[in-house]
Order: sequence, then C-alpha cells, then structure tokens
Amino acid sequence: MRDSGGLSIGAMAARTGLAVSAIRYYEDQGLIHPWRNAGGQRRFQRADIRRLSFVIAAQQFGFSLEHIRAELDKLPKTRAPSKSDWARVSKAFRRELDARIAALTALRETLDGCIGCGCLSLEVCALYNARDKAAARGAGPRYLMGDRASDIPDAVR
Amino acid sequence: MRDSGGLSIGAMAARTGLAVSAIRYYEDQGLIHPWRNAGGQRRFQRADIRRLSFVIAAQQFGFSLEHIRAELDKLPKTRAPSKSDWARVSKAFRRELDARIAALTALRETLDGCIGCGCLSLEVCALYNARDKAAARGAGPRYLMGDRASDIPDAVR
DNA sequence: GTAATTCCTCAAGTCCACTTGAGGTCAAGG
DNA sequence: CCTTGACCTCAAGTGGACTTGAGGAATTAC
Repeated sequence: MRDSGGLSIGAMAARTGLAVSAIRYYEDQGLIHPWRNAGGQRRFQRADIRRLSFVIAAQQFGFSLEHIRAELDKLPKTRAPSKSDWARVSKAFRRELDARIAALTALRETLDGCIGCGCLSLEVCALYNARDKAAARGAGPRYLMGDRASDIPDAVR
Repeated sequence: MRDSGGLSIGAMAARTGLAVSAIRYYEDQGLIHPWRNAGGQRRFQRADIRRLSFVIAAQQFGFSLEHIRAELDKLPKTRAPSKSDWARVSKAFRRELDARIAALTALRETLDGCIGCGCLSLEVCALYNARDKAAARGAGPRYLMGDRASDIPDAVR
C-alpha cells in the first residue's frame, strides 16, 4: 500500500467516507490531482484528505463541483498547501457562504410575511417577486449551481 | 382566453416567470391540478399562481419537488385555500427551513474553526467529521433531497 | 373565414453528480 | 508462486428537473 509514501484510492475512500468511484470522478473533474505509481495506480498525499473534506463540506452548502474546483485552483499545485493557503480559500468561501445564508434568511422572512398575511393580491405579493431577488443575489442551490439565465425570463408583463 | 374564467397555461407562465413546459411538468408531478376546458386545454385558478410561487420559493431552499408536493397536499383540493390553510403549510415549512439554516450556520462555524486553525492532524479535525453530523441532522440539499444512505459508509476505520 | 398563435401529447434529449458493469491488471498474504 | 482482493479504464445507466421537437388540434385576431 505505501509504494512511495502515497495513499491508495481505497485508503482515501476509507478516510473520507467517499465512494472510490466518486474520488475517481473528482479527479476527472479536476478537483484532485493524484500521481501514479509504477503500476499505474493512483497515489494521494495526506493533504488530499483535506481537499476532499473541503469538497464534501462545500457541496453540502449547495456549491457545484465546478465552483468548488475554481476555489481549489487557488491553492498551490506544486507544494502542499499551507495554513495560510487554506485560510485564503476559506475566506473567499466564507464570503459566499454568508451571502447565501443571508439570502436564505431574507427569503424565509419574505415567505413568513407573505404567506402569513394571506393577501391574495398576488401582483403585489412579495413572494411573487422572491425569485427575482434570489436570481439577482444567488440564493439557492439552483441558481448558484446551474446559472441558468433562461430560467428568469422577462416576467410579470 | 377567459373560457369559463380560468387562466391559460401561457398566462400562468407570464405571471410566474416559469416556462410553459415546467408548468406542465409540475402538473405531471402532482404539484398543481388544473382542469380542462371544452377543447382540452388547461385552465388555472388565480390561486394556482400562489401555489406555483410557493414551489419556486421552496425549490430555492433546496427542497425536492416530491417534498414540496407533500407539503402542498396538505392544502384542500376542492375549495381554494384560505389564509389559515396557507399559514398551516407555512408553519411546517418554516420549521424545516429553520433546521436547515441552523445546520448551515453550524457547518459554517465548523469550517471556520477548522480551516482557520490550519491543523493538519486530519483524524481529529472537525471538518473531517462534518459530513457525519450533516447526514445525521440533514444539512444540505444533497442529503435532504436524495436521502442516500449509501453515501455514508462505515467510514474512518 | 382564414391565418397566426397558442395549446395539446408523447418521446426523446440534457445536465449534474455520480454508480454499475465488463473485462482486465497490480499488489500483498500465505 | 499463486490466489485473492484492490485497482485500472471505458461505456453505459440513474435520478431529478426540466427542455426540445414532431405532429396535430384549439383559440384568437383581423
């Protein structure tokens, strides 16, 4: 198992809780960059566990793999990432996270006010316009992950 | 357009910002129940706009259509839903929403502590175990929507 | 009354994030 | 040395949420 010091894909799976197939898929998507041993098998650094943990956590917040890849690309590829490297990525990530939580909270309040009020004048209902706000700010998984402009047409008229 | 008073699917699309095809799909999934006019075309009540707005908002929070359908099934099918009908649905929805926001916030703090600290002893790192917590509590869209137990294997060993 | 628009039903295609399976190679234990 | 289990690639399948297209009928606008 320890060929030239690296971890096998099975060991990574055991340590992260991910399926082996998922880890291979993540390599495909450029999220991790294992090297190969003499026999062509993948070998991982211990630091890659952290990388994968980050992927898992970020996904739970609704970020797409592409988005996560973009964040991870900010880490150095040659040397193992240091504390400050991770802190930098974390900071950017945290900002988006805050925005997302804020958007969710705002939408929740809108929903409260609107559904609670029972107003049936839907043209002026806040809920009615919630998606525009969300689309502009990027609230839920949908808009943040897919970025499908076609989803927000001319509206209302 | 006003056959026996109902709104056409095109009118609904214009008022909600949804694509016509999406509205038809939602009917397929049991989220709305339009009736048909003499010529077989769908006709909607004005109250259905609110129904669709709810669908849109709930989706932004990461709920699956099936989950949303379950919530909407609590509304009366025969008469148009009243203020208190909506309030009841809203209350249940709000509870889940609160749980989700709390989980996100907790995960964010975990991430802060862990990535900020730069600890490289990943076996004890909180981030390392974040997914287990999340799986137990139901944090992100993934686990709440898919409920894929196969995703959380025997782990760590 | 007729042309343009809107609507209808299928069936099939798309995108994301994976999993499953076939057919074969590599590595570790006895 | 040889068997067993872990690993390899590549193609195809899955599920959720839709969209697109074909072929045709209903409605509306002039």
